[in-house]
Amino acid sequence: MPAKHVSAPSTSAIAGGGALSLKAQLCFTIYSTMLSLNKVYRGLLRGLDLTYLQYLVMLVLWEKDGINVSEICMRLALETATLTPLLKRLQARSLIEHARSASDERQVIGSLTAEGRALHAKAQGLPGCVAQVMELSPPEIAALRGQLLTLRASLGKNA
Amino acid sequence: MPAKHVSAPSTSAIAGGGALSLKAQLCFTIYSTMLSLNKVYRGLLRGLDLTYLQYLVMLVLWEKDGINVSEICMRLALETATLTPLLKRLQARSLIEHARSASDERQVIGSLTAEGRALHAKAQGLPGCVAQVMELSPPEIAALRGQLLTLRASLGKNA
DNA sequence: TGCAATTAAATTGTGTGCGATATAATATCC
DNA sequence: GGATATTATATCGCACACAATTTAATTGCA
Repeated sequence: MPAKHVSAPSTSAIAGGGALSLKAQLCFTIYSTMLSLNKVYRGLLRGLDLTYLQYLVMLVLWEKDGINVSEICMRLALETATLTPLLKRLQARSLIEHARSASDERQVIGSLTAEGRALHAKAQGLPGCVAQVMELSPPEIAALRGQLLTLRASLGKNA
Repeated sequence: MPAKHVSAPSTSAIAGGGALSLKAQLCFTIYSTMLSLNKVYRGLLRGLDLTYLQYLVMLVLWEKDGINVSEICMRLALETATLTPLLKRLQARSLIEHARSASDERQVIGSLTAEGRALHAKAQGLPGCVAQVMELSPPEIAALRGQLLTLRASLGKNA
């Protein structure tokens, strides 16, 4: 809890506009753009009652149904510690099923329920809405995506 | 918990390569690039014992000390619900102080301790390390940053 | 065959992120 | 000057994100 009282805030800066300036950093731009994007998706996904990450998992399963947890993790570059509870929530909502593989009991296969497949139709308009909000032309989107993929590859080498 | 067993995973796709394809989406590229970036920072910040967000807050205070919680929130585009617990952690580590303003008792002023200011010196090399890992030239960084700022502005209008 | 090494998920603990709500101090209006 | 509105921060609950650890099943090798 705040305890002391301050009478005259110093408002002094150690670093004026050096390399350690917040605004100058690409990292913060990526970070805050991602948070903005998440907010936009939050609004657009309210109707589907999905979070952004839940939507990504559904995207993965709509593309390829009946894959194990590791493959979902690999496709999204996330840990099982993140996805296991999320998959349970999706299962609780009857969008997916979650069952041990018969051929390898270690593996857990995620597969869509009819309800989960039905949600795909409702999501059809979403990419269009996002593109509209982004106000970028397809070439601009492709260019930006390309640069970020290159960056991500470099970052991945030193993660 | 997984209960049933499945014998033959369907491995069928509803959506092949349409707009709802994961890989095609800019949003996922931004999202996963940000996660990669966070991982790189996690490694680089281990020595300072700061998380990425804690580092951002320190950046803000190094630039302008003695500002209230609202201004920190505004500069980072985050909610007080996110920053209040974080500021308490930084205070517990004696990097900042947290005190009610005398002129307006509603406001809580965050200000650096000597230890917090000292940490600035240790962080000097960080932007250089990040730039090296990114493997991008300064013009490339500037271009990417510019495009993301434009995108963020568009997203902000519909957040 | 038998057991150590590997692999696949789940669990635990810490730290974000934010919507909704609560609380307290200041500002405003009559 | 006192009720009301506004502002600043804190709290609560839920959902990520991941390091570290645990559990269980399979593989591989003597």
